[in-house]
Amino acid sequence: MSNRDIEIAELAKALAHPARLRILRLLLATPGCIGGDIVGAVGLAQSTVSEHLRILKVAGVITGEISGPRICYALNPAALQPLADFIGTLTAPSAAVCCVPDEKEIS
Amino acid sequence: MSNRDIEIAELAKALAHPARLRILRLLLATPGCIGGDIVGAVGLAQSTVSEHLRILKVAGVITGEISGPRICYALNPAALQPLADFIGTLTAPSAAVCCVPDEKEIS
DNA sequence: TTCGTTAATCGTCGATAGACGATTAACCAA
DNA sequence: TTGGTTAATCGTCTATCGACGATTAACGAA
Repeated sequence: MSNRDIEIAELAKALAHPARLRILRLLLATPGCIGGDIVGAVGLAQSTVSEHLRILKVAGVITGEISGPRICYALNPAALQPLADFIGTLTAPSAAVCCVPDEKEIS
Repeated sequence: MSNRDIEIAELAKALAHPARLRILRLLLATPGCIGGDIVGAVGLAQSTVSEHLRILKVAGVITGEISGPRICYALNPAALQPLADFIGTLTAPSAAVCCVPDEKEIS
């Protein structure tokens, strides 16, 4: 039972919903902080959006900081590294990564 | 309601279980094809493993080809590209992606 | 043909996810 | 203080997930 696989699976689960992907795109497109505008943008109830934000926060993909009456959400893409590494391992099984020429060809 | 986000979410969902990650690692480590050995390796019931394989197949992450009494499973990592791209976009927010200039995309 | 092997499918069950409205808590401004 | 705004939490409901044993289907070998 790999502990690492559980962590990676949790990260993948955090990304496994269109509304959460949408939220991440919004955060990416917003230079500063954004609060309740998220609710309007995703078109779901406030409580539902709050739950999605909680899931993303628990996974570490975003951070939330209290800023007056609002909350400042920000991306924390570094948390996705284990998942990105896993996908990279699958995608480039025996070849070198981007921009690095092959050493040997597979017969 | 981005159609693309649904596709990416489906891919993430396919990776959102430790048993499925384990299966993918097994396929990666196996040069040729592998059949029922998967069942023994993941330690779950045969029907459960079959269901996980089905999910991976529906997502396009693996392929299954009948080979005599067994089935030859193989990785199809290219299917994960949309998910990998999404993560890459988040990880390198303002910088260009590896060797490729930005493309404006409409959601 | 019959037998043994392999994998998919079926039926069932408990656990989890996702959505909603309603409520609560925290904060700033009158 | 009171009132307005914002976000988290609660309670409830339905839908989906994940696991299992049992059964079925397909195939090769005897």
